[in-house]
Formats: sequence, structure tokens, C-alpha cells
Amino acid sequence: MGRGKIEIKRIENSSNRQVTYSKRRNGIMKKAKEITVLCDAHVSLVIFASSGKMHEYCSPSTTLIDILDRYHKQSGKRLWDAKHENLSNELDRIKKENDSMQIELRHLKGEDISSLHHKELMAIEDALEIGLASVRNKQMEFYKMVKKNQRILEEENKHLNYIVHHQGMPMEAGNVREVESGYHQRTVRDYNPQMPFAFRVQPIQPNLQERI
Amino acid sequence: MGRGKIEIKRIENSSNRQVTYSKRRNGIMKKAKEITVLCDAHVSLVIFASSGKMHEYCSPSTTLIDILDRYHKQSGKRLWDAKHENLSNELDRIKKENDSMQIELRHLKGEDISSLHHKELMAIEDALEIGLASVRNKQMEFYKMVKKNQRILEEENKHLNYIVHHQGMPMEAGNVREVESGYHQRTVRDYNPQMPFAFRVQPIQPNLQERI
DNA sequence: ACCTATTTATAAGT
DNA sequence: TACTTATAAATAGGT
Repeated sequence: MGRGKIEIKRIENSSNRQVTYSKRRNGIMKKAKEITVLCDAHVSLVIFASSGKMHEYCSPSTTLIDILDRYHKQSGKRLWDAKHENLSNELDRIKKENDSMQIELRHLKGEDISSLHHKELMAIEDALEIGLASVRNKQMEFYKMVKKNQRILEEENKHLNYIVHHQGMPMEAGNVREVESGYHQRTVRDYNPQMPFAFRVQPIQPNLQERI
Repeated sequence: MGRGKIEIKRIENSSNRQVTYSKRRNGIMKKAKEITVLCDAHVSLVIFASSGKMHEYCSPSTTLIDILDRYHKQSGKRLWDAKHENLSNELDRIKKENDSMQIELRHLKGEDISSLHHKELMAIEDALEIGLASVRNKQMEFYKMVKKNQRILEEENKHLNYIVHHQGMPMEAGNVREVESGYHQRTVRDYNPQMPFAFRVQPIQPNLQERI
């Protein structure tokens, strides 16, 4: 397309070649842009002149990496080296691990169990009971600790009260408060004084031991 | 260039778009080939249709990897590393997800709970109870089915025994066995005859409902 | 897939 | 490299 027709073969005249190169390069770039806009296509175009100079076009809304990724998937040709392959293998492996943990978690939470068989249900039940026993044991420990601490406190309190009120050692209210709060701090702190145990902790299921 | 001029904007008519896509794709491919021949250029062209179908051109005497390598050198944009980075970021993300699931699983199984606080223990306890209730519900369903089936079988047995022994229809022992075993097979098979339910399933924890 | 009027790209010249 | 223009090539719309 021009003043004369040309054969499609290497242009020997170097400056002609250079001129033609830049004209046609622009042409292709333009076409590439057009097809992306007209047809929703994703295009990656990389051109090297014989001089070594590079030009590229990549459709907006994508990146070359993206395109290459898709290329990779579709063609099966491996653009990435062994390292990448290792990484992506590991990724796959871990994803699978993730999925199976996901499933196990769901099962333990009683979700998605309708398709399970009896053996599986029994195994889950066992696991849940063991977990429950363990958790309640732990809570019981705390409970006992707190109880014990409370008892100690009460006794100390009684003792202090006795001293204050009956032993003829009148102190200012301020001093009493000091002593008491000091004691509280030293003793209670060791056992994380947070929650209302009394109405949460139950004795371990009494019929659990027979069954484990 | 055609019967009419078109604006360069997305072609809304889908079949027109498809036709234009394939015409122009051929056009670009041809141009790419021509410029490589005419001007000694090296070209890599990858096009994805909106449908996802891929086409590519790569100038002969090179490979896409070659081109990307050179791209890599010239642009300074490090494709491999970027890709690598993405992968390993995702790997990290998923590993973290994995770890937290791992921990959750352990906790539900009553492991590694000694450092937990009461709120956490309570949450785990709740989850375990819900799971246990759900699993036992499911088992109870099976149990009822099997029980029901058993009852039906027993009644049928009684009936058959009655026929055999009291209705003046003396049969050989062999025949009786045949009838009975045949009946068993037909009826039991419908309900997955696997496990010894009787000594596994308990009624749902009676005090569970109050607490959920 | 083919046809063709028309638009677009571009070879050669400046 | 940029502009010009005659001409080749691409392609839009229709069949």
C-alpha cells in the first residue's frame, strides 16, 4: 500500500528499512489499540527493531504479567523457570492442605455433616468429647484457683477485720484501704481476674469417662 | 476502511464484534509477520479474545522466552521477579491462613489451650457443644432409622414364624432359612448396615438446650 | 466464507 | 524525522 507494491522480503536498503520499520511499527501499535477497544481483546505486543530498540504495547486493564500468566495456563508452555514451578507446586499443596483443614473444621463445628457415615461421625464425636473434656478441665483448674484465692482473701479479710475492730488498734480508714488493696494486687494478679466463672463452668460430663 | 467508517469504540453488537475481532486479528498477525520479514524485527504478539481464546505470534528465530528476556533487560521491569514475588506473597498469605486454622483445630481438639483466657475457652466450649449437638443429632437420625427397621424386621419375623410353625405348613429347615435370609437382605440394605449403634449413640445432652 | 465500496496504511518522493 | 500523495491493503457491511 503505497506508491508501489513491495515484496514481503527483507528491505536491503538500511535507511529504507528503518523508515519502513517505524511506520509499520506505528501501524501495528495503532491496530493493536484499536482491536482492544473495538473487540474487548487483551493484547500484548513487544517489538524489537534490528537495532535492538524495543517498543511495547499492552492493553489497558491488564499487565504483561497477567497476559503471560494466561498464556502460561493456556499454552502449557512453561515460561517460568524451575523456581517458579516449585513455588507454585508448594502453593497448590498448601491450598489442598487448607481445604482439608477447612473441611475438618466445618465437621467439628457440626457443619456439612449430612453426607458423613457413621464411622466418621463417631470419630468426630470422639474428638469433640476429648476437646470438650480438655477445655472443661482447664476451666476447672482456673475455677479452683480462683475459688482458693477467694477463700484465702476472705480469711485474710476476716483476720484484718478482727485486728481493726477488736484488737484495740484503731487505724484511719485510709490505712485499711491501703493494706487491703495491696494484698489484692499481689494475690489476685497471679490468676488473671477476668470472668464470671461460677455460671459457666460445669463439672466434666459425668458419663464421659466411661466412654473414652 | 470498509463500506463505512466506524468509530473506535467498543462494538456493541456481539456477533459483529466477533467478526471484526477475527478479521482484525488476522490483519495484525499478518502485519506482524511482515514487519519481521521486511525489517528484521523481532515480534511477540499475544492476543486474548474476550471469550478467553488465545492467539499468538512470535517471530521465527526467537522464542517468547527470548523476547521476554530481552524485554526484561531493556525495560528494567522485572517480570520474573514480580511474578515470583506475587507467588510468594500468596504463599505467605495462605500459610498464615493455614497456621490459624491449624491453631483453631488444635484448640477444638483440646490441645495447646493452656495459654488461653477464659473468654477464649468459653468460645471454644460453645463451638464444641454446638458441634457435638449437631453430630449427635445426625447420629440420632440414623439410630432411629435403624431402630425402626429393626422393629419392622422383628415383626416380620414373628409373622413368618407364626406362618411356619402354626399354620400347618411344615417346611424343611433349609427353606425357612432361605426365606429369612432373603428377607433380611432386601430390607436391611436400604439402611447402610454398618455399625453397632446401640452402644454408641446417646441421647442428646439433656442440658444442652438451656445453654445454647 | 466471500464480495466490494470505502477507509486506512504506507512507499516513495521531498 | 515529518509531510505529501498515489496507490496498495485492510476491512465494514452485506450476502
